[in-house]
Amino acid sequence: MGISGLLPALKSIQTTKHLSEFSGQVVAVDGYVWLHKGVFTCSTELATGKPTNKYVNYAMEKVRLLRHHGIEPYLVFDGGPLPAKKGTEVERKRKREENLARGNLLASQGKHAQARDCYLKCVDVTPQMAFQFIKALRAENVQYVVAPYEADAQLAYLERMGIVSAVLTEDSDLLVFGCQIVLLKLDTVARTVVSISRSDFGAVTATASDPNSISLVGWSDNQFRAMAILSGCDYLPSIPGVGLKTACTMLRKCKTPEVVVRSVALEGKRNVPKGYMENFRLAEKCFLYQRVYDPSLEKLVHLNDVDSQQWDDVADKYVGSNLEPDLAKKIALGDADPITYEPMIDINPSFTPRSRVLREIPLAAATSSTNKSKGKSKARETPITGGILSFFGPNPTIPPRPRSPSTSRQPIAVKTTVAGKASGKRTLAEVMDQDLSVKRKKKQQEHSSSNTTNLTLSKFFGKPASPSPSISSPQLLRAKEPVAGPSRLGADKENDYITIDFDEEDLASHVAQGHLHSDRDLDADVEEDVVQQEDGYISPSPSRLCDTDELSSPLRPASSFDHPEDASDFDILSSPPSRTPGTRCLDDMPPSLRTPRSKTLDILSIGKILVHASPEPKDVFTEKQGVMQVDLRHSFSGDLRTEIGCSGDTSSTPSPSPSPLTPDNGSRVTREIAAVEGDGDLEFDDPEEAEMRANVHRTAAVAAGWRERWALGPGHAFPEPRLSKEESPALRRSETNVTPVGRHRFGVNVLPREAHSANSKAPDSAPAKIPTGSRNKQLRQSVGLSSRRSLVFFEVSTVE
DNA sequence: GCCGGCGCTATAT
DNA sequence: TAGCGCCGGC
Repeated sequence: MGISGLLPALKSIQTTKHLSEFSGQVVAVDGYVWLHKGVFTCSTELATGKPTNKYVNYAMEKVRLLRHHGIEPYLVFDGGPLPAKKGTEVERKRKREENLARGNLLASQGKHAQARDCYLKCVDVTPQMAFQFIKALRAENVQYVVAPYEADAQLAYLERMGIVSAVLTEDSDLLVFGCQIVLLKLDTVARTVVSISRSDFGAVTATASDPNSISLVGWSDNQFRAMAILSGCDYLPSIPGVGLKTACTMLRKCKTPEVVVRSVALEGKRNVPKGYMENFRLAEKCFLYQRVYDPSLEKLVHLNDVDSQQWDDVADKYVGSNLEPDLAKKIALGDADPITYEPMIDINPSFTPRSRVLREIPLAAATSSTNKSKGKSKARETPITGGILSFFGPNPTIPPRPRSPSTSRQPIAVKTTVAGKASGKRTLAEVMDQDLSVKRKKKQQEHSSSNTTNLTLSKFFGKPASPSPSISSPQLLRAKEPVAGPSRLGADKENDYITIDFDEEDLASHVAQGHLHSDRDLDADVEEDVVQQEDGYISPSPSRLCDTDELSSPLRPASSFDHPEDASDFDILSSPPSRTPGTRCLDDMPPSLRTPRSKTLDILSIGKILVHASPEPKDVFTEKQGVMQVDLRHSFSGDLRTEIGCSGDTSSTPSPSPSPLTPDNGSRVTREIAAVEGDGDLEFDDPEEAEMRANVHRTAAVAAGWRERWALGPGHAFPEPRLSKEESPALRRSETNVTPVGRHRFGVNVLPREAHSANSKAPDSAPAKIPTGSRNKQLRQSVGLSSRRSLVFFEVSTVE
């Protein structure tokens, strides 16, 4: 959903950039964005239970497009749901089911066109579908990771760690998460993206001509985040009547969200939901401290460091429960369902994508390689003669990533025979890519000699990782210097996910230009004291890629938010320390400064509201029932009483949960706000603190049921009993699928029939939980390890 | 002027 | 699913 109105408000700093401008960089991509679009190519098949992988083809074409332009994609997939978003999920599910029923009805009436429209609205992307995509990514050695919870946080983490240089998504939330370079609206025809650079925030000003415009001049990242939350975000609906503009205006006037909320309440025009400020802080924690998977440490970490002194169970569960490293890794690799935690079910085992490094032509098929028949049965036997379009494989200019010794997955078997260089014949793509490679190597040598890299640097190992971070990741090993060449043949139509569109003019220009000189290169040697980096946005600062590293993580020591008295005017933030044109790259910094995860980073005021700090719990498997999670939407849904000026009733209405913000205890309000704003921490022995603590616990208690329902899924390894399918109150995304006979569960213990029917090898009565051996076999098949070897031909288009 | 609900649109081929 | 424009309400 993102922040409503944010992207239009940032129109002035959105710049369209050609993909080649990001050549040589690793860019994180929200995989579900492509999958969601991809399902439009096959919504009817999906809705009617017909096996298809067209959505994988679609997504893989995007992958290849990026690689074609020298961009190494790093796919990130959504994982399990956070409690805060479940309200949205339930509503979406209801609508999907409605559309499915309607579509089925229309289809039965022969109204197929109308049925298709309904099917378009009912398809959902499941983790099992994402797994099909992952299979293709594995086959082409593309990096990926399944986030433990939300892809957004994971994407932000990858950028913050310097693993990627930018994030390609469609969601404005990434900016709230602190991303420096957010790329939107990938145009596959024009080969462009719309780029928003955080360094340009200072240039965002309100203009009379644009009613949607806002001013971010002088704002800190804390304030930007506060504005976004106040205006309504995925984790917290806004105070009714408050949108982006109002939030921006009021925050500028009131300085802190606490004062904004108090001001809104005192105005009496809008009803402030009960407990809004506490929930605001929880939402803030989602943006700051959500749990993500660290591919190097191979365990879950917080997006930003958490001060354990100001942390508690409520906050801990709200940002996503911890998972034991083994499970976290399985989820990250795609081997475990991120929602049920059960082994991933391969809904289409017959889909066995292979590396497109070269094209195999089985002897039997080779003789018919000129057969242009497009019949499906033919397609299974006939090589795909995609012409030059099918010659684009993984970009050989991206060198292989070193394999992490701790990565347990075995590298995919790569076809041993190599066409292209070895054969002495080169395709046009190879000519281009090799040319790029030479230039890039030359460039890298220049950089290494000047002690800089043109790309990212592994903060974990402190050595240049560009263009492929030398980090451990779920990614499979890249083949040794993959060579662009013909893709494999003999695949059936379902497995046909090859071809990438390109035009020769484009290729020629790339060969001629190389597109190797990033702004980062140019600015790499400019000094800046990153320690003094303040995140008030200055105006105007042209977007520069080199900004990304040291500016990642918008966190700063508690300042104006916690101590507004120190920021009596916003101007105090309007001139942050020099962010001079040209900033230093990470590898110029002392290692200790490369990761801006200072322990002094602000935890804002959260710790002052949530009382006694509690140590970070061990992991989710050791916790007992009663751990609390909160769904703010439900907290609000039934009670929109105003904390101040409740419908004009300023009398001391008896309340079972006395709010700290009521008109009849103004002095307390003052004291509390003073405390929140930084006058000092709340005294825990104070009766008011006890009240607040009680409120926190009440809120958590309300949400406890959500933990039951969402955080502790049927596959959860908690000690408490699981809900059976029949007991489970609602279907979950991963538990459902649409079939000709309606929507039903994938189930934890029942393999869906359609999966079996799709894979004729498995009987309908097969047990749901695929036995390990069987599953492994399927996995082996899925990665082509058992593929047939036969006489191999190569189709090579020469340009020389 | 701003918010927010509503309906429409494109997403791909 | 997300964005956009319209329009009524405040």
